Amino acid sequence: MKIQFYNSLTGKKEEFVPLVAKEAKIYCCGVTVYDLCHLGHARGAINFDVLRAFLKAEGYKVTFVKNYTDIDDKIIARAQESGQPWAALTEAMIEAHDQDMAALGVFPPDIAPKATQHIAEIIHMISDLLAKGFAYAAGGDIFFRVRSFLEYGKLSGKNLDDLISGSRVEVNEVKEDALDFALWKKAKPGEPSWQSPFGEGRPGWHIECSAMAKKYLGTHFDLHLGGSDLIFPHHENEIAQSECCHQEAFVNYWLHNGMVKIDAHKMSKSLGNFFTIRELLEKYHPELIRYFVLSSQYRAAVNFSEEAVERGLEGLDRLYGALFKVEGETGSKPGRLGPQSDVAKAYHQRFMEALADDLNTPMALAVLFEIAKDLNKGELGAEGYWLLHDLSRILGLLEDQPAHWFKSERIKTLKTGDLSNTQIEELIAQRLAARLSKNWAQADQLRDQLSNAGILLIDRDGTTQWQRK
RNA sequence: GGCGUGGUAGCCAAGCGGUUAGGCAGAGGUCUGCAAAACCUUUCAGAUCGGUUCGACUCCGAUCCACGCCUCCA
Repeated sequence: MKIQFYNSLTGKKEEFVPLVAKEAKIYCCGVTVYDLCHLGHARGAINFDVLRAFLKAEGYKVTFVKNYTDIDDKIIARAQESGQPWAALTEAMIEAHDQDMAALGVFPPDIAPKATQHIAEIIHMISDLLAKGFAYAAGGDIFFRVRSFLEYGKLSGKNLDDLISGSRVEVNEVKEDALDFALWKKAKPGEPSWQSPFGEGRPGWHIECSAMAKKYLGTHFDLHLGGSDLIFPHHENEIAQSECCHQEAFVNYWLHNGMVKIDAHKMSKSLGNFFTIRELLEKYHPELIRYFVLSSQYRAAVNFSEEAVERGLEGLDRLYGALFKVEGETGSKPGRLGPQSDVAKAYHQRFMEALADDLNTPMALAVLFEIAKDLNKGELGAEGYWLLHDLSRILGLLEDQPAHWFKSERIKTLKTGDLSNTQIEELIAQRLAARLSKNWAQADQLRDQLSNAGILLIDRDGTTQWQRK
């Protein structure tokens, strides 16, 4: 299958041709661990989780590296504000990150390197850049000489002179050029620092990703992922450092996910308009968040609202309902069959082609809904069940048991007098007795009582099943 | 100011130079003691103005609007 990605480097959708056939080496920019992750981080993680699962399903050997940037100005500042050691802060945030991602069903990276554990590699790379004349020492810091890299700006489409005239670049007396950025920062009193040939200090932002990517993926690899807000300066600077250091192309395909917005404005920590992943998980089943994220194509900007997430419930219920119709309350699965019929094979093909087209998850979801409809109509049997089941899992959806799904609180609401399962079963038994004596008024009263507590009753084939609304 | 992305029905969101995207919501129907699910039918599009074309939501140009990056950011 021809796989295409929109490559930020060329601004075009291009066929994906890996450096080694059927292998994909991927570096994904992780987070700077000074705070909890928010929905924006989740969006990138979920989309790229699907990318990875898709490539694996297509038979690729995938190496997926996602780093933690665990040393930088914000970490130091936050640690000082909160009066805790910086390493305690980063450890706690890494732990929280891993928990949040696991809760969202994001598969852990193959390698999750930390900047502070790669100081030697970073120092080595800076030394190399100094030796080659792409970097210089000034005032105890080491800077990258941006104008020494003639292709600087090729990823972000920026023109050096425009950047300067924008005049938002940092003023720094010691730099040769206002655009130059720090590779190494001289230690200040009380700040974390490491020994180096250039003196006591710590790495600047950007260099850690170049150094860690090189260590785990080599000097030239296939895919580099991250949020679109990292294009400039972070990824532009990574390219400059790596390509100057190695004198070869760094990354073939740059993929950037679009931003999550709230009320038309970017969700960001600096604006303070963010929802953390754990806040959202307190209210929503993780698959609702995944569904919300995958309902739009990864490059588009997407507007977040609670209503938007909650709208996904009907859709997920519909997909789960199709599986439930086959499994029933007992969860008995049909014999496993791959797609055999032409119809099933065509669905499978269309689903994979959707993802192969720059990860078109909305189209992939549309295919799932069509499968669900055929399944509901009885036009696809066991093979349809497994088709829906298996394809959904590439998206990280329908991972729950359908019977359990419908009984779980997919959206936690503040209903007073929540009922336990035992209480629910008891009221249903009372209603059954009322129904048997055709006391419809009492039966309906009990239905209303349960309904007010968020419980929906389903009378089917002489039995009553229930689910949470 | 520079660079970039996008404007699709009540809402969300795709493909496509001519043939139903999909989901939610709405309307009608089948089924059901009631209800739910499911199924069937159905209403509602392509910011504006030009151009190319036998034909444009789809290509080209202009305009307007929104957002992103140009400072830390996923």
